[in-house]
Amino acid sequence: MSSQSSSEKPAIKAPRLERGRARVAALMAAGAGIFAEKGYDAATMTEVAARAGASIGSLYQFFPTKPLLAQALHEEMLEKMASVLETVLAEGRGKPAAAAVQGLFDRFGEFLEAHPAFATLAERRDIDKEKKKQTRARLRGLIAGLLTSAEPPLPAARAEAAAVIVLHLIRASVMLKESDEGPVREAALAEMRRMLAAYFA
Amino acid sequence: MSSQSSSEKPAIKAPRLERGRARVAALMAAGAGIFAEKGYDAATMTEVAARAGASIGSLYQFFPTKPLLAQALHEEMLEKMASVLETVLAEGRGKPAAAAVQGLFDRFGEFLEAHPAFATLAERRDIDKEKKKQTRARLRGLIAGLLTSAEPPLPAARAEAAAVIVLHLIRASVMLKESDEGPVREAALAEMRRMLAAYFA
DNA sequence: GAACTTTGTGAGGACATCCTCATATTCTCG
DNA sequence: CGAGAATATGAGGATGTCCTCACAAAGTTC
Repeated sequence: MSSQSSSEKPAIKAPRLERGRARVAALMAAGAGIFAEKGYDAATMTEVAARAGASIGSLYQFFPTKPLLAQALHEEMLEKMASVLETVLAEGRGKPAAAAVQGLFDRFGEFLEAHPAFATLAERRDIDKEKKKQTRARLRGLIAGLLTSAEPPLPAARAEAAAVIVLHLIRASVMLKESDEGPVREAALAEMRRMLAAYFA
Repeated sequence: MSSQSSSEKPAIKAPRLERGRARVAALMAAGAGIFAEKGYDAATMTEVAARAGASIGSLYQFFPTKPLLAQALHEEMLEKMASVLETVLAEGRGKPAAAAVQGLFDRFGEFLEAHPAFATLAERRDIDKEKKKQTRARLRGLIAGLLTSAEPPLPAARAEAAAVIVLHLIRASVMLKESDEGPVREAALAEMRRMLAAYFA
């Protein structure tokens, strides 16, 4: 009843040998680097393979398609992000809201610095729109949870909305760091803390 | 003394006849639409020409290059943005800070809704980095001016930093509107107003 | 060590897009 | 009107990128 006559959908293939795992790791690292530097479209599979010290055929052995490479990287980063969030949530429970949110900013900032391709990969236009919405919603929910379990707790009705804003502010703070205008950056980050303090009081 | 022997840099050519002006207008409208819908890379010159009801050769007659088409659109939008800003600054002088900023949000929001390609064109990776920084700096300066001339005036030292944040919040509010998650959107916008009110008090 | 599986290689096919160019049409102006 | 300028056209050249494929090498298992 299910023998798709000829058109198997291409999917990434997990390596089975040690050598293969090393290759895949190198390929993903190279991909992350090049996507971050040039953006999705300008990145070429040839360059990814070259940076990984592999041949183009070897790259396609494990990632049969450019979108699939991007997807694999994106999913890997989403997992790491989830684990970062778990940590923050655990740390923040019961602390004052401003401190909890500051923790969010710090950890999230570290994460995005360690994964400079994340923004590029998350904004790709060919991602399933529904999945994107779900991811955003889950993130929102987790942060809302942090805000309602802080001290003093935010009313549940406002928590989700506040979470949305916190997320955007995190994004803003990362963009600030990337825009390397030193003096402005520091002042703006300080002002942002001031704003959050005023808001949570 | 200045007869660059053969390599004239390609530049956009202004139309001289009425027919030409109409063409250019149609081409730019089509370009803006397609860039907005598909992003810079996925947009094709052929499709732009088709949507404008022109031949591909006609498009290249006025815009000898894809980057030049994007640049022309970007500059046109920057000018409109500048004029919008002038209006807001004039209106806001002397008003309470929160109201002035709300005006900024509204007008800017309208502008970005009317020019959905703006974000795409402004984020292009091949834009002169220095020019980008200058544009941002001028924008910051203008908004800082609005904040220091409001009532009560923000101290000049904080105004620039606050302007940076206001800009990011505007960006956030536009992204919210685009993400069409109705209920969340309204709540988040309300929460954002609350945050601004707290901040400016 | 023989059969089999996994991994490696790089030339080149298929295709899409940017842009050119020779030529035709429309418009301006004396 | 007639000469010259401005605009219009679309086939196709040049280029670059994704991906395939036939075959070779390394590793595993019995």
